[in-house]
Amino acid sequence: MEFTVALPSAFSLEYTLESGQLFRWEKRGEWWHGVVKGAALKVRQEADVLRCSTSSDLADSAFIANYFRLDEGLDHVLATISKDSTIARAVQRYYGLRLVRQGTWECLASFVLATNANIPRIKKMVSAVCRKFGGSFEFEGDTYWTFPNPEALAGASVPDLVECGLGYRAPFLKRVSESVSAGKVDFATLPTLGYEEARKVLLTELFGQKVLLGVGPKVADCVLLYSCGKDEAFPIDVWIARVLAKSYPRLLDPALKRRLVRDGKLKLSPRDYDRISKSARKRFGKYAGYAQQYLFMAAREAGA
DNA sequence: TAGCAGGAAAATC
DNA sequence: GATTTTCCTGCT
Repeated sequence: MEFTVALPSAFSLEYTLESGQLFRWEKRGEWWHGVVKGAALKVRQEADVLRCSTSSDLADSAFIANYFRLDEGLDHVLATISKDSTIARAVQRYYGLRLVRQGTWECLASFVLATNANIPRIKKMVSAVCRKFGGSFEFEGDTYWTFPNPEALAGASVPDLVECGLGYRAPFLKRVSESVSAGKVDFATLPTLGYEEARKVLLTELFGQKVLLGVGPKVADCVLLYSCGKDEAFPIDVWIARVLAKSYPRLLDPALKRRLVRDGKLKLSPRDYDRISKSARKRFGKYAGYAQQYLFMAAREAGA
């Protein structure tokens, strides 16, 4: 099925797909190839439309508009978060970058793999897992693999997951898959809950044991921001920690600032994480998550 | 609660 | 080619 979707002026497919919120989009020539809703989707940004080609009627124009959040006014968001010159520069540089609505399961599983890895590596791991445990199909001469469902990964052996290059992350992914396939987390209700409540669900402990082993504050924030529409979520990774230390020292305690700046210790205790995340929300407002995404891009480009 | 291990690939020197 | 870093969390 081929069709076009009208685009708002503030939209950059390139920045959106390369902003580290998604790991399965690949650019081949003029087209971006991806898999959404178990369907192959090829997209290309033209003047004021998004040209689409998809293997399934499920990925129709309404789905695309919802996925890329095209009905939302980005300029209002960017005006709201542009509180200072640092963020304003990042916003100008990556203008058009949008947060998307990706599937919660895929988002959660992907970010469980993201610990101590860089983006190219995360993409490799996710791709290997899909090839090994997802379903394959052909579309316009290319082979695509669906993202495996929780049951498929729960049934995987740890050695098979290790073969995908996951290393120590293999048992975490298996445990998370088991919990999800056992119905211990209700993804459907997350978007209806407030940020704090939804976060508690992802970090729930039962009998002193976490339901989602391998999911800490950072991964939880990524899932809430990228897949549950919680735009105030402010995930703090090493890049964001560096930006905060360099350009937003006032958001940090003096002691924490010294630790971050002095010996580049970018590890935050859960307490520190929550405090900083909260002050970031206070500064950037209800769209703090967008601020995080633009700052992340700018920080990575600067290499510091 | 602070410190550390974890596994392998990418980035950097 | 060796070393450091990498969108972190769990355990002690």
